[in-house]
Amino acid sequence: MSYNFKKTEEKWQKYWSEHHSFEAINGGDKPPYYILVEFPYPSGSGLHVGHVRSYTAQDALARMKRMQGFNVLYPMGWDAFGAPAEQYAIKNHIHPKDAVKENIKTFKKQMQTLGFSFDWNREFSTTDPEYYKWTQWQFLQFYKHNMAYKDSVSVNWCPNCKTVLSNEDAAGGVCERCGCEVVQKEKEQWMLRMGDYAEDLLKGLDDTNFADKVKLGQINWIGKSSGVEVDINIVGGGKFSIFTTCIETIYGITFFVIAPDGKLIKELMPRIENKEEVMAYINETAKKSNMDRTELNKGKSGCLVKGIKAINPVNGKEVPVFLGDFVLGNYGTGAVMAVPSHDQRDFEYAKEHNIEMIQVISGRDVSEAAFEKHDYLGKGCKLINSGEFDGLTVEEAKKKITEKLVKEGIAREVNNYKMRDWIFSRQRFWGEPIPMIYCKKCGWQPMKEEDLPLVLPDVAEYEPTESGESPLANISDWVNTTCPKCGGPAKRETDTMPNWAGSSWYFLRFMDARNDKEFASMEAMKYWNKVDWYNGGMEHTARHLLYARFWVQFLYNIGLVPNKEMIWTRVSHGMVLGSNNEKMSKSKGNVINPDDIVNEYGADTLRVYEMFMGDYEQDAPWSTDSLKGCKRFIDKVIRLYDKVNDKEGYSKDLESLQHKTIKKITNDLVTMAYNTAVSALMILVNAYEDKDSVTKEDYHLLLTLLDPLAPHISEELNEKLGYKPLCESSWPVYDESKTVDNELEIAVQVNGKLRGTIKIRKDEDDEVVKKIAFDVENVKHNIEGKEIKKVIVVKNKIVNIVAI
RNA sequence: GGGGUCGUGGCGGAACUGGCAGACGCACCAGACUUAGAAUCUGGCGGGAGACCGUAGGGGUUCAAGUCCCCUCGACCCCACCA
Repeated sequence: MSYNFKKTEEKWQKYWSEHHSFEAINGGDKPPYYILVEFPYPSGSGLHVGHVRSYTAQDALARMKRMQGFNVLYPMGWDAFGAPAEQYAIKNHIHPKDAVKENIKTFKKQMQTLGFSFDWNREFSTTDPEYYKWTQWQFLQFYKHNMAYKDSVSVNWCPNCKTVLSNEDAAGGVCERCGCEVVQKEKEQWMLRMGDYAEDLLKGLDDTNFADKVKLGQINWIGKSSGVEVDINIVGGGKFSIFTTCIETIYGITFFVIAPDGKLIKELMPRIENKEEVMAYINETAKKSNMDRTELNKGKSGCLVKGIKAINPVNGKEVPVFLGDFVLGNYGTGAVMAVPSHDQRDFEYAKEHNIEMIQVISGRDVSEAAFEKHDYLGKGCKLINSGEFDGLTVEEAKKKITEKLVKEGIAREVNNYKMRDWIFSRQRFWGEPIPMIYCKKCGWQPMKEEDLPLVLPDVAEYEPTESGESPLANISDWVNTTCPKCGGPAKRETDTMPNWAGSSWYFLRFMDARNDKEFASMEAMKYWNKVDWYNGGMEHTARHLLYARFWVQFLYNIGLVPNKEMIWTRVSHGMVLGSNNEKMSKSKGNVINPDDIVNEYGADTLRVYEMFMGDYEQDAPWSTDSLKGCKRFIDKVIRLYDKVNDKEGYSKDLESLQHKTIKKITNDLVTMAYNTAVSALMILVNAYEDKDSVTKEDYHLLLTLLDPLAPHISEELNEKLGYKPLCESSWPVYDESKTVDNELEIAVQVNGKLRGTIKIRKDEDDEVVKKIAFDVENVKHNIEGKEIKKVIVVKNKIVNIVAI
């Protein structure tokens, strides 16, 4: 049988498109099933073989689910705002939307040649005004519910380029573009009160089916820690607060450390005797704020704050106060109690600055530098040098000391979270404009909802401003407007939203993508209910997922979505690495372009190979040799066509294997075991090949099972057999009783070592099995002269004879 | 410093709630068909001559450990002075 894969693949892609085979309709009798893959950022370099891996995996699931009778939604769109498109546009003096348009075209064409069963009817880009209208509208809801506010935040600033830099662009404290030193600069930014949702975001995880590692990622990012906030009096009046998770060590305080970038030090300034020294240290910290402080001066830098002494509330001891950049101004209270005997960083700091240490937990020699924080926990260590609390265990002391301080009214039990409010402003052109207007008279005013979308201006020239405002600030036609409240002259916000904004709710839009009255109707969202299956990269399981969940929870709280969690299962896939086992990159010259592979080997081969290459959740290196093996497999399937005979029904001797294979693939496609699904198909094909001929139905079954992975060739051969298209057919059902052989071969061990195998009937009586086992020559030989202690028979599995 | 993932042939990887380690594929070797090659087919393929030894290394639990427990080593990723 001859076969032109190019023509065939095009033929079926055309068929699916013309027959609307994969377009989901909201409603109907079939149960809904929503499969989502992260929509890509359409970069200029085109689709990556990594995209192909996850899209194929979810495509296989989608195709099987459709055949199983589900109403499957498998949509695709574009996350197209962001810096790369903006950079490209500045350089080439074109509008980023034009660059994005081109890239989307390329991506879409590539996806179509791979035969993914996306519902193209619901396609959109986050950069479409029809879409970002609703992103802006939702921002207004945040604002109206007091969830958005402006605050001063320090940003990475390059004095040379006069631009705000992301943490990535400012890596190592050096501007990526010009190489000059990055400084910190205070800037007013829009913030979303995500911190308020910390506890809800933790609790909400119970209503999801995320993989454990994904849940852990979320939990770690939220970073809850429970402790005590204590008021500390300053000698001569005044006070400040500290936060600690180890209140039991409070008698060991020998100094306090406050953050150089916090508010407290500014308040204390008038009373400080060594102002110059302190100021110098503050400035130094500001400079290196984003550098890797750890490497330079691990936890040791700082200076004494002269003129300020603080009082330990439990024993009245007066101790010095230091400034140290290991304390962060924006976490906890920006001040800590230092107990060098029981905290690594405090210890190092104390050693550097010659500060006294007091041991307050027994069982540790503090002069040894090698101790670990929390090492004493749960080991029965007792408190010492702690007044009335001496002799208590750590656990008891934690409770008792907290109780006492709370009773005295100088302490509170509090939870702290690493997760902060979301900095929502970007000083960039290519993002959703924030729909706020500043009026000198009325202050910040939200735009009227009916005036949305606020579209980006249609210009092709824009450079960042001197002061680091967004390029939008230069476009005066756009900036100058009128106040929605008083009608007087006013200016638009020129900051835009972060890339994370549009991707925080796109999965809702897919449920009702063409709605021009609402972002999605409640009816549509209730119909699809939740994303059943969300696949993406491990790198997005912390931030993107958290932002999306926060966004949804907010919408839920104001009654706009039906569930507090709109994503049920989240799974992640491994990367496709270059053949040298390193991340693919142009500079390393190890990039594989999917187009080349499709042209030379066909889409089906690429699909099968990417599913076969390894554990889906693990990274896997590219191997063109292995790819060729998959091509051979497909050729074998094609050659089998010539072996089809004209007998009716299935071949009896294939029955058991066929049922096993159906079971294996049906399960593997929902447990992400795509590689073993392929190997099961290979085994089935090998079995067919070993026979002189197979029946039409045998062959049809094989093609049906292969269809999710290699749909073009499967459809083609299936059509030649005279069946209706597979995309309109049903998934086969296996009979459990036929997946187990009636006669099996099991192992016989003597003292745990394999000594032979025996053939038995399924579920054979234990005594009979024993008898057969003892009859094996090698077994006899190995138990000769020994006493039989015990014989273990595990049904249908193994016999183990214990003999001494 | 914290967290995560993981370590199985020459390679990618299989092995369900502990039960014949190395499925399936690649590479390689030998043979068949060919003037020759490609393609295809047949056989072999962890180590060792062997008893046996083998899942990073060392202990442990068990009739039985790649799988469970403890320790050590190593790789990769994420967050990182989080009090």
